[in-house]
Amino acid sequence: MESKAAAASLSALGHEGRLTIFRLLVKAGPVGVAAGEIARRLDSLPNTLSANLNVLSHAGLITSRREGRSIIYSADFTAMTGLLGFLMEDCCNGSPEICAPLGGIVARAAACDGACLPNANA
Amino acid sequence: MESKAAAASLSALGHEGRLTIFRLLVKAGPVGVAAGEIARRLDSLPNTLSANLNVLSHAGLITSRREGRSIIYSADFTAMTGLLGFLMEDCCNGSPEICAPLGGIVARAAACDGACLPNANA
DNA sequence: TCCATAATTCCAGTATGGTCGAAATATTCG
DNA sequence: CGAATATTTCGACCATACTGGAATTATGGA
Repeated sequence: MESKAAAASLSALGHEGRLTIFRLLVKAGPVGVAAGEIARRLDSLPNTLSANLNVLSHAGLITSRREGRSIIYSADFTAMTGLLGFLMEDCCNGSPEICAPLGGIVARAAACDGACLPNANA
Repeated sequence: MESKAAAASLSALGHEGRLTIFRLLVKAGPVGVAAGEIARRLDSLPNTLSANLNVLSHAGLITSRREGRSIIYSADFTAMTGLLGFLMEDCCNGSPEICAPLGGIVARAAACDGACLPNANA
């Protein structure tokens, strides 16, 4: 990922409303959530939500598909991992020992694979 | 980390100039880089750079210390790992199998601990 | 004290982004 | 086709952010 695309993604996420939307979609997984459902859950106006979804979409962070009358949005996990990789990239050569905590974070996530309860934070 | 702080950090990084500054500081590690040196390397105006450093600082992503006539800036790795953790947090419960690529990213970083050459991308 | 260097702050002008009401488009169903 | 639902687009207003020139503060040395 190049710097320009990464900045665009980060800028899109640098808005509390959009960040909340994105996290909701990440939680939902590949199944995705309909726009109206998002609006209901986050209590946001349809047009404002639409604008924010559009920003996230243009940043490549989410994708959409039509399903009947609804449009389903889902997080683009490839883009997400690409962004996270971009951020970690430089940490290694600069100060490898600093990356250690990141390993812990991912280990926690990996350990969750079937083993943890929702809202677990151990 | 709460949503508001995370959004502030992401917003600060959602600017190509600031993202470049931050990556430069991450590469530099705890030693840090003087403001003037950053300006020279990135060929940016002193006042513009100062404003950007201020944004990053207020977002908690970098710290500064005076050293003689210079002010040395360094990346705050605790904040960085906190931010990355925040982004990964939801991925687990939602779709654990999706976190796998993240493990690969960190494994690469971990493997770098003394073992890889600069600019390695394997 | 006076000067040079390092960095920041102040202050415009300009541009971009966010929000909301209202209207328009797309789809389903009777 | 006509009505209802789901979502987007349009248009305007307001707020915030970015840039760059000039002045200001802080440190170190003669």
